[in-house]
Amino acid sequence: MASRGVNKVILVGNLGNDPEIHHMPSGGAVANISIATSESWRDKATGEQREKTEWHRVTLFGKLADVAAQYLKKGSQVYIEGQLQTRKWQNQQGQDQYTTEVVVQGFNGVMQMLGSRTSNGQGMASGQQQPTSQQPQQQYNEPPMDFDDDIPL
Amino acid sequence: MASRGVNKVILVGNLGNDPEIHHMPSGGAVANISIATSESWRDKATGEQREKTEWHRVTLFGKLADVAAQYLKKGSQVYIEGQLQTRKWQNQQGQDQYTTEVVVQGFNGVMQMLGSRTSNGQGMASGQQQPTSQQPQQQYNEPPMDFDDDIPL
Amino acid sequence: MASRGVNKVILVGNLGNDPEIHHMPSGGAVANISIATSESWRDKATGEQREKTEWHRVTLFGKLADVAAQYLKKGSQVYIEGQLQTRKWQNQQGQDQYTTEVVVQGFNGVMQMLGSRTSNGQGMASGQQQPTSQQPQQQYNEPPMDFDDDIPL
Amino acid sequence: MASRGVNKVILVGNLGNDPEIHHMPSGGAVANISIATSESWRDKATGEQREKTEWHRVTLFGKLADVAAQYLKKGSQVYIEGQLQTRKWQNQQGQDQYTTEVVVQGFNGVMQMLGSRTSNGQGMASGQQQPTSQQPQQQYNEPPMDFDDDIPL
DNA sequence: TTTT
DNA sequence: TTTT
Repeated sequence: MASRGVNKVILVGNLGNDPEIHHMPSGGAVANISIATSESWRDKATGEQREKTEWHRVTLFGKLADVAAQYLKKGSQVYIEGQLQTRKWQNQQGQDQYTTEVVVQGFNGVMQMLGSRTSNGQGMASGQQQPTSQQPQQQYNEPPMDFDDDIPL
Repeated sequence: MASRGVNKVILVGNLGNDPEIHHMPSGGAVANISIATSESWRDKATGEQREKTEWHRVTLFGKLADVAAQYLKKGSQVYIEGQLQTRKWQNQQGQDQYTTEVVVQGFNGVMQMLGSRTSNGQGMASGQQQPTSQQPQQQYNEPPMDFDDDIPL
Repeated sequence: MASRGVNKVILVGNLGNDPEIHHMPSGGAVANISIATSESWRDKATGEQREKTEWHRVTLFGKLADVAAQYLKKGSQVYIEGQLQTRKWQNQQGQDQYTTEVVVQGFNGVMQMLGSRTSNGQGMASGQQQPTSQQPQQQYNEPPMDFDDDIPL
Repeated sequence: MASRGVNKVILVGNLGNDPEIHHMPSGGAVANISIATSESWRDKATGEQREKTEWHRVTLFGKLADVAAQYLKKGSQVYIEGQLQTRKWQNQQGQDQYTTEVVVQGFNGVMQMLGSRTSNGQGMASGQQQPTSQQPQQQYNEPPMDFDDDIPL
């Protein structure tokens, strides 16, 4: 699979609600979560403290959906890495509507539970569902000779 | 200014159209661009090559909007770093609509023109508009003595 | 200030030690922290569980160094956004040595404390030290008319 | 495979030299490239323009190494997504040395050629080497009923 | 709707 | 040297 371009979203925030779990016809799980990020600043005109919260729809597929279902709940803090996806659908008046979500799926999708030193707490990357034949890290341990010599570090 | 959470989008893609430039009442420029990212893969059922393109609305403010207006055009390849923002608005039927955009603004916003070694070609980070008092890189150039000695790595 | 290229590091991990605080001649604070990230997998040859930890040197400057000094300690979980920087120095034998660090500084530098629901817990972006004149979010709230019409979403 | 923490590097820059290709005992390819990122600013003391270039060692494995060998050359502009890895080795005097590299490998590794609309130009994510059973994008295309209804956004 |  |  090839791709042209980069489409990446990174979020760290807290869930506004428990995850909603669905299942696709194939049986695969889908988890919808809503994540808040916020910024606060002092309004220079009025001098008062202000805050703005942004809510993000995040949809997880596959094993990550299962992990979300099992371990995440309202208030959980998570790290999310996914991609933007805008879906077109029609409301009950038959009008086109667009919804943009952060899709966490397949390779490149990551969900890490933060903080909660409870339960198993372990993060997981969705691309890592078939670890069978993959060594996660380089075994190329020879001295970096020619590389070191050539390059003006 | 403090923030709780991380809200970051990174895109690399090509503009579908020339930028649209607006001006706020204050006079500041606003540039809207539409960026395509795509993925292609071989459909395992039919065996044929498929491609899916995602379009991203990106809104740039301030100096970056000016740069976009001046240097970007349909087809330009850009690197974008911004944040997700969902705006609520009402259509002509008075119904609520939501639009999610990637906002590139203020600190943390980055726009880099890619490829084109033409024109000035240089990228720009929006947080770098007031360079007056900022030294971009560490001046802490003393020998890293205790840090290096204490820590094996 | 302009830049050509992108140099960005994102880390989420735990501190291996309390921060080390230094001060530059100018009086500005510098904080050195060491952050662990790890991956675990099942070795397909032996079938046993393995784990590998990577240690990252992170150097924070300015206000973020103060925040690190005050709130971070051994074991703290943090989100870091900075840039790679390789420094050349000479060991006591007069030989060149190179050390690569993640520098969190100025615009683009971010440090967010995670989990710890203790103390003030609030994250902070270093680019946000002079909030005086900056409004963090878009005020451009007019209906997205022409933008919506033109673009095949 | 599980991981605790996030270890991510994103680079956009140009190669300082042609890739160096090696082969592991297993036969797998390894490509070393050196990527420059730079920043320029006006020195507020002297008023003159200054520039600083940072060189990054990047090591690609597997199919991405082959792609690098085939398509990248001195001057090529690339987008890289990998992870930090510090290797310990010994110089000819038997002293420990440490080298930090950006490793692009396995899941999470991405290399995208930029600009050059020549050759096949297409980027590739290393996690996508075994596309056999993976559909890259969501097939969950049913109307987003309950999710959309429940959540105001 | 979260969190501080 | 962290964390699980």
